[in-house]
Amino acid sequence: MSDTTVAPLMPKAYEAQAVEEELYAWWENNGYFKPEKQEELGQVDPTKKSFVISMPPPNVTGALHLGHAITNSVEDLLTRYHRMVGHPSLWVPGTDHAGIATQNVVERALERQGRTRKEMGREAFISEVWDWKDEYLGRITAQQKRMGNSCDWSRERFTLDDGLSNAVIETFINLYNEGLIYRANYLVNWCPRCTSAISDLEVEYEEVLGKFYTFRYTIKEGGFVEVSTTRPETILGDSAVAVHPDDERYQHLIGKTALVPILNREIAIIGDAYVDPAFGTGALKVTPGHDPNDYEIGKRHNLPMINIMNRDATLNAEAGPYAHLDRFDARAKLWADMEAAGLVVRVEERVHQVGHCQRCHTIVEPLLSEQWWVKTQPLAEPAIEAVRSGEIQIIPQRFERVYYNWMENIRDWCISRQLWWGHRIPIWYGPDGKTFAAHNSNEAQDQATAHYGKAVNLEQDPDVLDTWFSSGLWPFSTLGWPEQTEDLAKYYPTTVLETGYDIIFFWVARMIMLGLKCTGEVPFRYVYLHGLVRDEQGRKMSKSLGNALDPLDLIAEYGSDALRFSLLTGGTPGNDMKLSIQRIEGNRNFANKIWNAARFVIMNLQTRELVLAEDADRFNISYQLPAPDELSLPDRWILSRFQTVQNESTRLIETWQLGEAGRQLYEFLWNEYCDWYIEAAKVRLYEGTPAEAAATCQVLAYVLENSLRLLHPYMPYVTETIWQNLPDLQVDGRALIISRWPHANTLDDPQADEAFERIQEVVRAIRNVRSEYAVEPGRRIAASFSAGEHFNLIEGELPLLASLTRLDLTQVTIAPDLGPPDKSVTLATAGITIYLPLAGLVDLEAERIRLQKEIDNIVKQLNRIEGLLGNPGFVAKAPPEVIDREQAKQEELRTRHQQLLERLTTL
RNA sequence: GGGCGAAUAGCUCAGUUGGUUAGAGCACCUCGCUUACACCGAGGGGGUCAGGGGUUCGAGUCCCUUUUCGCCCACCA
Repeated sequence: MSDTTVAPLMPKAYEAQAVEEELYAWWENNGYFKPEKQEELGQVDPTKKSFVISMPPPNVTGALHLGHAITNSVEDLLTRYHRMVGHPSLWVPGTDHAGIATQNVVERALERQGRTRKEMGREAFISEVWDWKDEYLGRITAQQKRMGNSCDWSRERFTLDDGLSNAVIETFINLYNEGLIYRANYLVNWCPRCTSAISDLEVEYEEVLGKFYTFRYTIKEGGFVEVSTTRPETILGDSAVAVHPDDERYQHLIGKTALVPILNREIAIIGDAYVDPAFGTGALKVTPGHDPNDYEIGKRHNLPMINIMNRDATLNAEAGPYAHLDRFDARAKLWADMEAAGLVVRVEERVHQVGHCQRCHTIVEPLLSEQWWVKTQPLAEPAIEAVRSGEIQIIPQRFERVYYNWMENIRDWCISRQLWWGHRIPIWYGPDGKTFAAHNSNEAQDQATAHYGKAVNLEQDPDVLDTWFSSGLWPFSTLGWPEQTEDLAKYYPTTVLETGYDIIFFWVARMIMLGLKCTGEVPFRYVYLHGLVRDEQGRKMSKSLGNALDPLDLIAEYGSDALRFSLLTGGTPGNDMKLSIQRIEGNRNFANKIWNAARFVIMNLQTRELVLAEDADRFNISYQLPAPDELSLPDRWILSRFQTVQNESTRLIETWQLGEAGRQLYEFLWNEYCDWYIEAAKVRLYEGTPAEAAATCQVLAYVLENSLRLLHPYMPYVTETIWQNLPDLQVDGRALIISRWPHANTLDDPQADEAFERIQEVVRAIRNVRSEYAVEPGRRIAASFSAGEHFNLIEGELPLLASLTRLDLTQVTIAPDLGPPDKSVTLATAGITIYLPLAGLVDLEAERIRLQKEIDNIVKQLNRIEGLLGNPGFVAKAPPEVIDREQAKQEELRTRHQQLLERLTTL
């Protein structure tokens, strides 16, 4: 068979880059990603439960990173698997407008052009961001397609689409009308750079080495009290000094008056049990306007809530001489002034937690402001119950505890953002400040007119909603909710939500709360959490570290299949993974290995007539297996092994052990199909009768074709490309992607497993000796087999043995019982003794040592088993099959022991 | 201050109802351009499964404990 027969179609090495994009377009154009098409073709069963995933929407202006790559790999695997199993399968793609993140990106770009959003004005700015969105959407979509995502692009959504915006407004109004959304003036986390409130979750605390300032509060009635702070500028907003009511050191001060440094404002000294006498000086400065704990104290004691800061963290008029200074400049200046005034006690270094803005890393300031909040506790209760009852299952399960812990201690959610990019809060204010929640200004106007009895001027709230408010509706808003669409009826609740464990609170928890609230149903049945992808040193990948690998670069170099297989098999759910180039390279090699195995099979098929399976239908067409009596031992073995792998990989995928299933497929294909079966098949292919060769071809093709199905969800491109090159399958636009998952069969053949394993053992033993004795690879050698009860097996498989170990068939003897020829090496495998008369190579002394080593090893094992079987507890309590196995093992070892001992004595 | 995870071969990791002599890939050593593949093949070396205790006939796997690393949550000035 010349290589050129195949070469035009199948080059010697698999070239991912040459096939992937075209193949993706072909799948997509054929509509295979759409459940309607799957049903129309009859490939899936419309009466079966749909399999649905909502893709976590990436930020529209972001670039895809490996976090997306792992998300996409897992979701595509699940979608492809379920489609093959026959469930109508829908994977809904889309993007997120990503409020703060996107606004920041665009603001920075404008800055570089010397423009600012303030001078542009709201409308112009938003229109600019939409332009960005249009540009970047195409880019991110192209990236997702490059990864091979078999999602239904006709259902692609964007969180600011009309339909989704309507879902947001509807939800807001409903919650507002139920009293679950309210407006309140509280201390919020304020980012002075974003000039917006952010939620608790959007604050990232970092340990920093800061300063701990201790100073004196002068007491009006005489004396002073020492207090400490990490933020001296907040002294300007103090409304009290607090001590513990039982603190003997300070009890006498309660009720007296202290003077704020520099400002000389008079404040009360109060007693409050919150103060820890053991911490610091035991006296606490109370700043209700700039510290959450102090805020609570302030409420308890009716203290003035003084706000000393503007929205950009410069100080305001309350700060007196420090007005207009930035917070940190004010800190330095105030402290210097206090030092001059003799109020400073000491400054120490101290490690403490400082909150930073998740999006721009600016230090967050607790600030009093009027914001909109979601009352979360009533939403959290059913959300907890949904997981507790098992209606929603989290994988891996340990994250349920994380979920409960957060949900049970949940605090109200600040949802208003002082931004322009996002869903504007559907609230209009009347002249007297009365609020009207409405879908649009006309509706608000109607409400207002009815309320006031006349038309009035209304003003819409200028703020927008937290991005996560809209993504919290994603599983159902993308399906048309609040409209009762066909999609909603058919595909909701979705099946599985797949994402990284780092956004359980941001997203997963909120979807469950809002899903239950809005639709009365859980948004999904399963939550599958993958780990974070890290670099080779285990660091988080980030642009600033410069260690971020771009998935598109990796795909360009190694192919999409290699990347996704690495991500899928590189770890276990919920655990982080260090991704190394070497692993991707290894998996690129795996794709190439399968490719070449396929080339071999196809070359051999081309000159022969292949028989297709009789019971085949359009989605389940494959090759017919030969009749059982035409099967050789290797045939029976590989079919049996395939059966096991088919069962195992199915079981593993069904139990979410996706990586393990992939690893088993890898081992099966490489180590068993390629390394053993193909090599064994060559014997019958080249030396067998035409009928034997034909039967071998059928088995080669059958196992390959079915293995491609199993592997397809893991490596869609190479498997489909090979499949399209298999003879006689491609009619009617058939495709592997819509083929059926191999069904359970009855190919298990324990006898074949055992017999072939015996052959493998013999082959390995002979190869080992050849290698150890440095027999030239090409040299054919003589051998004698004392085969005992395995006489028939060895005689029957002699051509195979000879081929795999290069025996000279004219110099092979087999008998049930044979003595050793002169000067030969002895190998004892289970029940078979092999003598290799390696003329001129055998050193008797070396052979004795080798045999003794082998014997020692066997004795060690025998001792272990004898100890086990001699233990009454073991015999009484171990399951019978375990005992049987040990006994069989013992018997084999004894035989081998005997064989080797005999040989040693005759040597 | 709580909680979670990790600790298995030089490196990266598997090992899911406790049961053969604990596996893979990469790296390493020795051979080999054998008509699918050098992105390959054959052979080989390498592990007291972090330490200690316990349960069990039997523990990498279950329980307790210690150590080291990582992460999450939490209002300590």
